[in-house]
Amino acid sequence: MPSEPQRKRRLDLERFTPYRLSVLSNRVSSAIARQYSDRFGLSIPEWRTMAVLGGTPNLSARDVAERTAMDKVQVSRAVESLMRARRVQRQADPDDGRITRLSLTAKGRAIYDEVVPLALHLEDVFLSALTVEERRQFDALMTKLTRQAHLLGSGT
Amino acid sequence: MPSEPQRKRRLDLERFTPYRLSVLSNRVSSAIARQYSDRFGLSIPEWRTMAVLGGTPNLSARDVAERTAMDKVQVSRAVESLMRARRVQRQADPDDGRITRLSLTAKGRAIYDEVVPLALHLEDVFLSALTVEERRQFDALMTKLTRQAHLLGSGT
DNA sequence: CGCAACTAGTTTCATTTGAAACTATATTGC
DNA sequence: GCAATATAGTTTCAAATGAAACTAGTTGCG
Repeated sequence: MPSEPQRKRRLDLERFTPYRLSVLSNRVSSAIARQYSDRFGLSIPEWRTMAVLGGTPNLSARDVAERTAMDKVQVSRAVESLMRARRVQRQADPDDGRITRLSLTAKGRAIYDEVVPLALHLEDVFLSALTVEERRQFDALMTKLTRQAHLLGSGT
Repeated sequence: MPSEPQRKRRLDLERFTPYRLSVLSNRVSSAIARQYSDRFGLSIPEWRTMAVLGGTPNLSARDVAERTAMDKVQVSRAVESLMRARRVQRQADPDDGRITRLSLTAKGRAIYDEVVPLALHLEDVFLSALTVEERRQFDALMTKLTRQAHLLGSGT
């Protein structure tokens, strides 16, 4: 005999994990976005694009999309405005005419070199609420939950 | 004498906490939003509005905004479309002509009673990646980080 | 009282976003 | 080698979003 179905549970938005995650993520992202935007005129998609190109130059737009969890339209638009600002440059791929290789310009690199310490500092401030052991825990839990979130996305 | 400044740290987007939070939150929210939307035609702001009114009727729009972390424009629009669908009703406040009191209609309540178990089920599936002890940890860490995120928002 | 400052909620307008269509190039299978 | 299919990236168009202006009602205080 199966056990009784769960007796009616109440829903309290403030304790509902997806809601809490959304509030936390929005707060953090918008606090950080404000700094990028104020100081460098960068949107989040622009910053993400620069962040991956700073670490790995000569990626295609599709590579950037994959590594930033953005879609190709977002990347296309971020690249367009970064090119206008001469922060990113494009070069045709010799082997595949559909692809263009993206990289930071000197100007883009200079900004990247300023933004990286700022980003890491903000992350430090954020994580300073936790002890070293708690950070380790949080990292592990995020990894598990991110993997699990894939399942939610598909069938179940 | 102060210690040496941190030696140049690399930035790896995939290990950058704000980015990871954003990816996780987006995945979870959009997986869940798809279900609400497919089955009940509810957007996230609409669902949040119904969620708080289901637990506490006769709130003002401002109360709803506070409890859902949405702004008053979002609430106004969610209420407008919920009213059109006859899922929420409005009643003038007897003491303050600026306020209207919101509550679910019978139709809205019926949907609420269907959505709540679905929402709690999805949360369960999501959290099933963690042990009971890990969930307790995660809850505590989220609480600390959410408080900390306030600090990022203001001065620092 | 009566006017200045405030609050609730809506509307407007410009910007952002996303889905789908589109262009151009590359690859596959016959 | 060439038609059919697939991929990279851009454009288009409609919907979602947010900031600021606006309307209507309330409160505080001379």
